[in-house]
Amino acid sequence: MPELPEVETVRRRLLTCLPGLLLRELVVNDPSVSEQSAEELTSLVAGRRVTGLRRRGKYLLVDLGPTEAPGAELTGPAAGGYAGPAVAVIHLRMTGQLVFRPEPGERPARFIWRLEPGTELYFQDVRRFGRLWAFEPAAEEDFFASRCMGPEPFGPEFTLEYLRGALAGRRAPLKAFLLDQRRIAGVGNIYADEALYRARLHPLRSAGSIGPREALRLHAALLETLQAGIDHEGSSIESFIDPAGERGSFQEILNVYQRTGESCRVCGTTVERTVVGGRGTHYCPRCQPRRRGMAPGSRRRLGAITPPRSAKPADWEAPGR
DNA sequence: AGTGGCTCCTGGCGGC
DNA sequence: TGCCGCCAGGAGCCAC
Repeated sequence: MPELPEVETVRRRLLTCLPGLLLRELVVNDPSVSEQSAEELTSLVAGRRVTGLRRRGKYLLVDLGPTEAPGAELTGPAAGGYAGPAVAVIHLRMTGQLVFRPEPGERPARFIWRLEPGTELYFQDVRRFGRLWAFEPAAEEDFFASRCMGPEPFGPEFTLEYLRGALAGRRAPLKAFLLDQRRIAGVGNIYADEALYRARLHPLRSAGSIGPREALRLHAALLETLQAGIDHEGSSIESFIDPAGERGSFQEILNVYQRTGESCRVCGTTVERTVVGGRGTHYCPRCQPRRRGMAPGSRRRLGAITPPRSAKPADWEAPGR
């Protein structure tokens, strides 16, 4: 499941090969990949050069320069319409993969970018949830405003004060709170479970019940977990591979996600699974008790989220890394 | 307004 | 062995 670390991994990998290339042609094999028509998408991306790659939450943004018309190649909608810079936005959702320079015989792509000189970017997506948009740069703000995106976890707005304010008064379970992109952008099922484990907070605790010290733990745990995901180049659990076909390694150091029935790396208690907001949710019932102040080590000093030395998970890193 | 539930979609897996 | 039905989940939509 591509979440913030996976999309960031894709962005970094594409950053090594896409900028400077001319997007010669857009091939839309599956029109349901976009609410826009193939003609409209083409008019906004074809004949433009990739100038940059950005990420907003789980969205990947590809900056494109103004239309370049090599000879008479540029015909159709792109010829008479808007010719300024543009932005293409891709959301991988569940199974989306961007593959640069696909191998011969690569499975069908929902869309293909044919690039100069002679390279291709494939968008493969088994479950077909992924989406593509393209618009003028001026429309970008509206695009994200209409989605009420919360702050970037690594941005200046995601402060402890912001988190405390966002948690306050909410009755929704913590897990549902973390998955809500309007509160924090980029957190998905894997990293929500892992961050709650690190913060020693039960996923069913109501968001509004979180105290100041617990909010501090959650804030640190979110940043540490997402950073660890980026450092490990994502989690390759279902189908995630980066554009070069490489798998991430975060799945190898998961503490609770999809470890139902296995032993907690800290206390040895069996990891349990429940459903919160329709999503599979994994937690250690001892390290993440439903009652406040019951977790092992919860009386430790503020911000001390390191587990007992005797059972240190492989990926447990010092706060503030 | 906030919250929960449904929907989309298809490969994989368990059960019979 | 083969078939059927369920499950996974990000985000948009809808109902309460």
